Amino acid sequence: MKQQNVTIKFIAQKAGVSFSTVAKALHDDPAINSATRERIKAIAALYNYRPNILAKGLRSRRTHTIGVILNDLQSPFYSEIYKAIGDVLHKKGYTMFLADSKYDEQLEKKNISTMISQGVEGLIVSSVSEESENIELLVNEGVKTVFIDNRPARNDICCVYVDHEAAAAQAVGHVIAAGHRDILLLNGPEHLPSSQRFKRGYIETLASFGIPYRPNLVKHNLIDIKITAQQIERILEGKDTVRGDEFTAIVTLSDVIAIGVYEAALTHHFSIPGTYSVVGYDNILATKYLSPPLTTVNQPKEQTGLYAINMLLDSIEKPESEMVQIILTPELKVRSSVRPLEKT
Amino acid sequence: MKQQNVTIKFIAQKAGVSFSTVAKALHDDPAINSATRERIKAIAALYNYRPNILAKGLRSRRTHTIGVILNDLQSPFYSEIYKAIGDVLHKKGYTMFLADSKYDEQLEKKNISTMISQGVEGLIVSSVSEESENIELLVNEGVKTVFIDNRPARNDICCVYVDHEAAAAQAVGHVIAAGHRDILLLNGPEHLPSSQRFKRGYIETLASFGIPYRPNLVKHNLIDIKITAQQIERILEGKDTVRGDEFTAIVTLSDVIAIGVYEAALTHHFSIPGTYSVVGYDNILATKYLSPPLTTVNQPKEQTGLYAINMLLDSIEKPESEMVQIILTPELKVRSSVRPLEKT
DNA sequence: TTGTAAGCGTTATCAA
DNA sequence: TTGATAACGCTTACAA
Repeated sequence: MKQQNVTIKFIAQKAGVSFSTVAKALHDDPAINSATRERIKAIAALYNYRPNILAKGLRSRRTHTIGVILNDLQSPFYSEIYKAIGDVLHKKGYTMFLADSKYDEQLEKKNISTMISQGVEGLIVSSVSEESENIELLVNEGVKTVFIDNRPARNDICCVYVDHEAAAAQAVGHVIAAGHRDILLLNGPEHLPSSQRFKRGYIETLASFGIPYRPNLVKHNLIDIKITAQQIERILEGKDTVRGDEFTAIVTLSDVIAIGVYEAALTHHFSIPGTYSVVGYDNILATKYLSPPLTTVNQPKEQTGLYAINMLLDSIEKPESEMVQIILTPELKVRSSVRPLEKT
Repeated sequence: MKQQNVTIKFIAQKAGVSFSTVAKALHDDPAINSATRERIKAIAALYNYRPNILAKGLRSRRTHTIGVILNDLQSPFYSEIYKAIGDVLHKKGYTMFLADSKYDEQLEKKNISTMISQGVEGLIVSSVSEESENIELLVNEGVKTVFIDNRPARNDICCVYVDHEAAAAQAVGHVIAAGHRDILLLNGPEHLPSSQRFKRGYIETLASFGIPYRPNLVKHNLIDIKITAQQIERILEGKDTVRGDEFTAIVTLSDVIAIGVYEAALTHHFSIPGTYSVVGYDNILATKYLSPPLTTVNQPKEQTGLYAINMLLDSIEKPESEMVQIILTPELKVRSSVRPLEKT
């Protein structure tokens, strides 16, 4: 156990100089005699001196800390993103706070509040909403923020996101091209911006092929394997507004949801793509090795993370960097979970 | 943009009282008249007052921040663990720093240093080593630490980990029971404690069945899909110390490695379990849905996280809590990636 | 019931 | 070339 904190003051005592001399020496201030400087540095190293970032931050407003607030820490989709973020931060000497908002606006607010309290220099947020008091909060407090995964309604905020409508169009277009016309959409929570955009893409694509939109073919649920499996179960057991024979293909907002369909296939003994064709979204790592390999729409996750963190650090380190909004394009990955339907 | 920080002083000015009165009111100090207290609180709320945790921490030594240092942020194995950790922390009002050591001792050291500088109250570390100067550092600095995934050589440190030798025994035992005798071990980096334990379990289990141990059947690589696929490739192309026909089963330190084998199977057109039987370790989410579903040994990940964080918070919040070392037991999940071998 | 003052470990300005 | 001092925002005696 440590008796006394090794502070600048402590080093000063050991070196027999004033503490401000130590501070300067440690900062390679040219005003300090190089001999004393080296002596002080040696003592600092000996006692394993480590600057107190709290004190530093209090005084200089630089904490070298940034916060990342996401909706599901466990999701492989997000983990690829913050992996990339973490790597850049580490290289640039920053530390990362990570928090989970679980798709909940209140939780998100609390997370933002805590991070501000902690003195973060910037925030990367995959927000629950595109227009909420949380966003106002961020703007009012003057916290540098980059949104990912969606685009805030205000256009004075940086963001980088994938065009979810285009993604839905690719997914839906693909199953329609395979001959499907009755397409179930397993969407995320209704209030989620990405759900809304994805649904819009779904509806528009149906329209463009002259397929009428049937609202009971759209299901909103949390993005979760078990919950998705239960949703399918409800349908198969006739406890839903749609019956199991009213659709032949399933398009999902997320690969995690798609895996939920796989889970249901396992327990309810239906076949993919025999009974239902399935298309995912995100292209998380495992999808390629699923049984059958999942046809999905790729989101450039690493790129998202890199753009976001670089934009954020830019805006922190450069006084007046511009507002940038980056839109990334999704890309269909055809594998084996969609089967061509015989024309009837 | 904010003009002035909303501090206790600022509130005091607005309320026309001294700043220490504000501090007390905000802390529900009974010494303060309830009327003024409410008035002050109202003003604080109005201006969206948010305490500066840096200043707080500097003064009170409580930052309500803990650090989590892991070896691979992206791995679903770890993400299930820190998901659990994050949830508990959030409930108890703590914030989480997260850092990636990438199985590198130097990086680990830097991460520990930074976290200490940041004033974390405790650390959860999946260390690169069980006996390193990093651990000494932790002990010398008096940082409350819980190790996960391995057991430090010193027994004055809390830890919670799964018995990797037992896990290896289950995996190897299972393929031996299926008639395999030539078993390739795809292990993690050689210096990694879990690699060492797993290998020990592998060797001992072979011995207990009277199967001679052949060192060229053990491969050490980073835990990574691509790198694993390349390892397999090297073997299949005759560029390794072992040939492709010298083994019939593959046991791996991690499901991620097992997925690497699946990747190789895809590109090199061999069959699992036809050509090689495969057993994973960890039981990450996706394994159940792979093609074929992966037989693997489960690690209780959520439990690991929960135990670890609860132990840590205990030792932070209670003056003299005991040193605890928790060993969790692995459990074989039989699925379809191992095939019974005809006795010859 | 409220106010004053010192101190946490830095940085930064000014004086010696 | 070095030292004294104030300030960052907060907590906490202690004084009024």
